Amino acid sequence: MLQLQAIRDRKDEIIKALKKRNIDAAPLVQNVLELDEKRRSTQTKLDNTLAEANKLSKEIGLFFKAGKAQEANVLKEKTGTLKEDSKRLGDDLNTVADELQAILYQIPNVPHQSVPAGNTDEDNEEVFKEGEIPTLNTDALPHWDLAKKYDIIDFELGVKITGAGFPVYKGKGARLQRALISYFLDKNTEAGYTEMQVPHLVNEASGFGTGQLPDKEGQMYHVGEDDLYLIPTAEVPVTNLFRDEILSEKDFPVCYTAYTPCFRREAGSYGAHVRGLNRLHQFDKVEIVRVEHPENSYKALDGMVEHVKTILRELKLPYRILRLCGGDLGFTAALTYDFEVFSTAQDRWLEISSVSNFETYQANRLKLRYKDENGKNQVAHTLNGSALALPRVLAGILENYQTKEGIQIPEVLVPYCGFDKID
RNA sequence: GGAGAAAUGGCAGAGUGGUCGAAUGCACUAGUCUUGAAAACUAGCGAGGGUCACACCUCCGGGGGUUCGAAUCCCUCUUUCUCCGCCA
Repeated sequence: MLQLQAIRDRKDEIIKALKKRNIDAAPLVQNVLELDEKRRSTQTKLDNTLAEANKLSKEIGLFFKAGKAQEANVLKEKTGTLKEDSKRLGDDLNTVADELQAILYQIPNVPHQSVPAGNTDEDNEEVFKEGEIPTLNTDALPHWDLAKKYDIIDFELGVKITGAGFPVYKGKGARLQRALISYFLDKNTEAGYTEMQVPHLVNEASGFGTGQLPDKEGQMYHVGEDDLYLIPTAEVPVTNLFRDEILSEKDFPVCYTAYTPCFRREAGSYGAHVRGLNRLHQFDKVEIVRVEHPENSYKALDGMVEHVKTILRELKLPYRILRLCGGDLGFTAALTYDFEVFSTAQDRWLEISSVSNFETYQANRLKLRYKDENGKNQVAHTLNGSALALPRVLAGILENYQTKEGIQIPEVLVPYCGFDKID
């Protein structure tokens, strides 16, 4: 969530920037400022009441010690109203603080100045494009047909044991998945990211920390018995490693990578575009996460983008990079670059990575801070990106690398697969 | 799952009703000394709110209660440890 201090200091600027998301934040911001004012005045009243009560208590103690029970009892009677007052003020304070919190949760992150205005993915700005789009035979197949033809992914079997959106990878398909995971992790660790293995279920506090809760509750699978959530991305457990932490400046940059399966309910998704691997309830992803000094976070973001580029180059997949417009930008992000691979057989772009800077938005919720050169605690910046999400990379490989003789394996993956062709 | 013990600052660890946000040690930061480092010495050193700055307020696992007053007493939840059971 946004920092209260920032809203106080830069109210108009924030309202203006949020217009790029096509929302009029003015009423919410106004509400925040009023509640903040109320909160502080209530707090002051409560503090004064408590201060007086503390003072009286000390005096009473001294009287008792001196054996002056009479005087002590006189003072005791005075504490009654103070107690009532502080109880009432405490309740008021909680109510106001909760209201304030609830409204702060409703305000999305302020878009970076480079974010283009716009409503839908049509308005995203293409900033880079690379790679040759292969010319395929006229009988080229989309990946779901290829998966069947070569018996490497079984969607029906997944339906049988779990449900739609839970594919079963078989034989060389399974091996290719494992190869991709290893390859991505190797690339990321070579680039300086430390590999982590983290839990695939998280508690409620973690969901709040990275912003999945409270607004995207319906998108996560929830285990009611234990009140845990299946992670929708490794971003959640990895970023939450730093919840309630105070780093020192020399800890930067923090660079982590983790492979996890990701679970998403995808409530409300349907249609032709969700066929095959395009949209799943469970999929694999290798994530990169960084915690940065505010001054370096955009440089870090550029570095992450460059890093993802090198992977796609090695895989020789045609891709483009989009700068997301305000309307398409995630709730918690300040700036996001989406990577899309062109699927020739489907004749469309598939999103395979999303790299974002959250600035202080997540860190503020997480209470992720660092000590600056003056010894003051400051909120850090968090970033993350996919490097990469497997299913659509797999789709891209299957579709773009298909030949009459079978599916070629990209050269860099051959050592990881142990074969160079699926036929 | 059963029985018992525990939860205090970055870590270790005192503190069982009042002057305790909390002794002490370690770690850390700055300074003195040193060619430099170490050692020694000196000082500082939790977080949040509030204030121009002070004052002041809150926090001793979470929540609730008793009391004029709670780290300390009571209830409850969570977690950790030990023993037993089960087990990849």
